[in-house]
Amino acid sequence: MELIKNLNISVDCVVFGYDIISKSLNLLLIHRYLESKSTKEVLVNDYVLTGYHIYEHETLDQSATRVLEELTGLSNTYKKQFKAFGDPNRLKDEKDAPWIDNEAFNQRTVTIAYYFLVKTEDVDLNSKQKAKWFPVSELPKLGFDHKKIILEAYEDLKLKCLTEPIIFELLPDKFTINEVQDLYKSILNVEIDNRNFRRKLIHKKYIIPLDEKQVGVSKKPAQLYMFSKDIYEKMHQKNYLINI
Amino acid sequence: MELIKNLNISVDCVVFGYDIISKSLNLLLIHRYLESKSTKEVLVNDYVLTGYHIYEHETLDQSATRVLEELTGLSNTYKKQFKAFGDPNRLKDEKDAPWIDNEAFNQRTVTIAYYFLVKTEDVDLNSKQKAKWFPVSELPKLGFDHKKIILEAYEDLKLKCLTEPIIFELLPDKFTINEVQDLYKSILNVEIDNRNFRRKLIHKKYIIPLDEKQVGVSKKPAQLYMFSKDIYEKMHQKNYLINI
DNA sequence: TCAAAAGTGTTTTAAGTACACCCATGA
DNA sequence: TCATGGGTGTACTTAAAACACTTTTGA
Repeated sequence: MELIKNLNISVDCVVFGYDIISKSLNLLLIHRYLESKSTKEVLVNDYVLTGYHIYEHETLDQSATRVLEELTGLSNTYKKQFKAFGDPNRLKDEKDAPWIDNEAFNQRTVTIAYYFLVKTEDVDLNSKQKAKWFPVSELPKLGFDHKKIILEAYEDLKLKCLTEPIIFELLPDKFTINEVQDLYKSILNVEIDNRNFRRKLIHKKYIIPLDEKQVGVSKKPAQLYMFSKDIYEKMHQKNYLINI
Repeated sequence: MELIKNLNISVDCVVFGYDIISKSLNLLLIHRYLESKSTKEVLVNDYVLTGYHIYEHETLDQSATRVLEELTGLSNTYKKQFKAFGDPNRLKDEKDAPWIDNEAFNQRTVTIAYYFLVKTEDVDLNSKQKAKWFPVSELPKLGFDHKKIILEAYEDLKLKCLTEPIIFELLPDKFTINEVQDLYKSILNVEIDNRNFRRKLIHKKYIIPLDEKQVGVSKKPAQLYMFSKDIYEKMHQKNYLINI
């Protein structure tokens, strides 16, 4: 298949990962660096989302999946198309001008933004010198309109994780109850009562206790659980609770 | 400003309205008709969403607003960009071929889909011969991928109306409690207990009883209420209830 | 006076919230 | 044996669900 780019349309990927050690919700960003050939002056030095133009034969989902896979090697991760960004000036900020000049961008590009939830442990960045994880609370300087895109993705994630069990996409297959709680805390920035949270979660049929405990911890090892998507989908029924 | 169309990108508008008499949630659709010049055979005879290519100087929101205004004369209505549709074959169905040939469409068009909530009473269709309201439960034959777009818009609306007070966008400024209930029933296709619903709604501070009752009804006239967006926004606080 | 829709209360049940101490483990 | 994080139970409060009859009005 011939690869014909569509220069008017791109996908951008907001990649969320969770560092279970530092209890930090992180974003995978790409370093963008450009210096003047003549003076060696630094023209651009910031970070951007990973993204690319769509190909003519691809669906939008396929484009996004391809872009993610090129960066992380991962397929079959949770992804959500959450918004299109098409301000005619979105690539025309002063800070982006040297970059645009250098890359010969089409300046009217509408981007379809996706966010992905990946298990950090599955991502190997050794071969990707330019890619780096940043806590969502400590973002670096960002190119284009990518700060806006990230913030909207994050807002969508906050809402979504309240009503769908997507949080388990960010955790290892085997996790402890406290790890789930810490992750909710990291995403939502709220305090959660441990006893009430445990009770609630443990009573869910799709949270399954394993015959295993943590290993290699220096304190009392915690019970491990897994999430069963099968059971969730069988059990779960929409409720039509009007909550305005 | 010169109007330069971008042939790769369009907006499509799913316009929801509510007929308070027939208690029907409706969609505004455009008749699409084409017959062969030689044989007079009917080549295309179905309905589509209103939509158009974006202009180079416009934001996506502006494009959608413009398209809606051209059809209905309305601005300042509730709108939500809910999804982009970009399947490379979305305009290539057999049923659409004569139309595409006739209009010289670019066949790789990604469309950014919006839905709008309008007060049916505000829309005057007399000047728009081709536009017609259809109950969401009795949709006609639809062109392109517009059925898919409509169904996804409707799903999004169902979810959204559970957590945000957007239902009032579909009602007159002055409404009765039972009208709100009937509208929820029409959207969600569920039965709602009248006593519980009334109590719940009347206790909201942003649902304000007026010193007015229905006029021109042949039975006991009901109390009229209004929705105060101001009070809603002041009172409302996000809850972080995890409900998975 | 009748037909039709408006309007009203109470009990039960489920779920969220608040709160403080003991336990098991590895170092 | 101690420091650390894991794990537990109860009382209270809030809100949803279930359920049937009376009232008001215009015709």
